[in-house]
Amino acid sequence: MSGNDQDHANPNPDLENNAKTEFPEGLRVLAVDDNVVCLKLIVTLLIKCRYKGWNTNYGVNEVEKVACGCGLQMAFVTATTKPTEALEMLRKNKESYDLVITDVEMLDMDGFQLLQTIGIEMDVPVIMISANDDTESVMKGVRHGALDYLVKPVRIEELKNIWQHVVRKNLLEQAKSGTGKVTMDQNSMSSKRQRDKEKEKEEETKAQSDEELSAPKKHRLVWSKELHNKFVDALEQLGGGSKAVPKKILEVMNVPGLSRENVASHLQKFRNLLKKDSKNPEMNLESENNIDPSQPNRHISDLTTLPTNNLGLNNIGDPGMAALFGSQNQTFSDYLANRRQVHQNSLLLPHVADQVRPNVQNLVFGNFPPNPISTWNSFPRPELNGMRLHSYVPPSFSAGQTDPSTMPVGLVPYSRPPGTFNLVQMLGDGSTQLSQISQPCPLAMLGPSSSQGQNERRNLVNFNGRGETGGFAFEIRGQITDESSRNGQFVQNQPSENTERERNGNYNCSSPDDDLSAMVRQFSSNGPPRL
DNA sequence: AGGCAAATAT
DNA sequence: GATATTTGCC
Repeated sequence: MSGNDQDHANPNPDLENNAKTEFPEGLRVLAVDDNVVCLKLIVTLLIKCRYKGWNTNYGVNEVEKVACGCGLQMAFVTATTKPTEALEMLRKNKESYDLVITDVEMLDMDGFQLLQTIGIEMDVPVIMISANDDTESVMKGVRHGALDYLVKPVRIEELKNIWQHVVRKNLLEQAKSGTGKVTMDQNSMSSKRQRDKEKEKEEETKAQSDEELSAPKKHRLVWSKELHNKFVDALEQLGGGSKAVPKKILEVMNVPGLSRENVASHLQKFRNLLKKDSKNPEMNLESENNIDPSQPNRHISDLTTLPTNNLGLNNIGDPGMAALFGSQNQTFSDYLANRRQVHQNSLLLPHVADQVRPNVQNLVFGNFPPNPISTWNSFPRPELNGMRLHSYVPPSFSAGQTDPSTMPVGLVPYSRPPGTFNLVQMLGDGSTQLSQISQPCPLAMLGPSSSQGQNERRNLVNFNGRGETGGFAFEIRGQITDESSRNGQFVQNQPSENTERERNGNYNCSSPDDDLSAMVRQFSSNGPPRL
């Protein structure tokens, strides 16, 4: 992205002056997203970047207004919720925008078409914001004229650099029209920028320690099968009751990178699920077999980042307890045993495998078939039919791991055999008002799935009609680096040192409007912009 | 912390 | 629009 112009030696007007020359009005961005929060984030980050000319009166209300498609213009960040609107705006005001930022999720078939129109025909720089694993969309976007893409959650460093695309474009234009001088200026700008890189970094660090306003959002943790298994194992180990509290569970799970909050959240969901389930214990079996086999799996690209483990491979829908229990006459211990058996036979990560404790169940079910496949494959796995796993697996990424039949699987307590062990009680805290839980049992929601839209990239089982699991997801997403995955670590946040800080007072794009307004104020008085 | 529930993200 | 996950609050 930075290209080669940094090699042009040119002692020159400093970055700021150039910036002023180039962007007297600041960077004019047209953001395309249906998510107001994202727009706020962009705005905030841009403020944080101190792009020149930021209109400090352009508060969040305005952003929202714009985001809703009501008001437009008058700001350096204009938002629209639809690519069509964006195109329209661009056509009306060709010269009004320096670049367009769009969420790839906004780009359906038509969206890409529009992208092409904007990026290529209209020659407006387009930058996509994409989920980290959305390789296909990114490539598609690039093929349709996008210059670059930012990975969610967008980092300030990236936003800081987007202006280069504008400069580059101008460079080309000026070169064409034979305007040499500005070209040199621009070159120097980039050059200077390169040299300032380190300096900026310092500033950045400093700024972060100041406010942490632009700390990127955390990646969402997806509870993989293994992770969930470990979770349940931990519950068992703790014997439920008052001991099964997030902190303890976390301890027992012993998963690097996992936070207490993560566990607490999962525990909450788990409990809710059990409660829900205990309310309609019967409606599981039937729905179990209604999983739509045509729904592709998602996040396949993550497979490539999980070379030695199967964390990313657990994209298969859990048959649920119903499928395993069959007659639903077994006990919870049976469930546990079954679950453990499957668990045991999974291709666990070394460190995960280490977690598997020998215990009574292990002894009882000690002689597992050597091949895990036979263990669970005998259960109905309708969701494995078809190509749930193939749609998004570039051949080169498959690495022989796309065969669903080799996917290890564990069991999730979607249901509980009636009249047996009550995990709800076991888990204690029966304080939740059951009456508040009105959502249907996940298993009851199994059904044909057709939604492919924005969930296309998700490697989740479709227990419902929209590409989500009704219960637990089966994959770790986010920043799983080769390194971290190799170590079997679940890296949820930036693998940075400031995890703790991020966890606390960082900017959260869900901040109340006032926060953003405050930020606007703050940054508006924060000295000259650097662009 | 722990447990909820509201807020967000997908 | 339904869920999954994160955040905020008590």
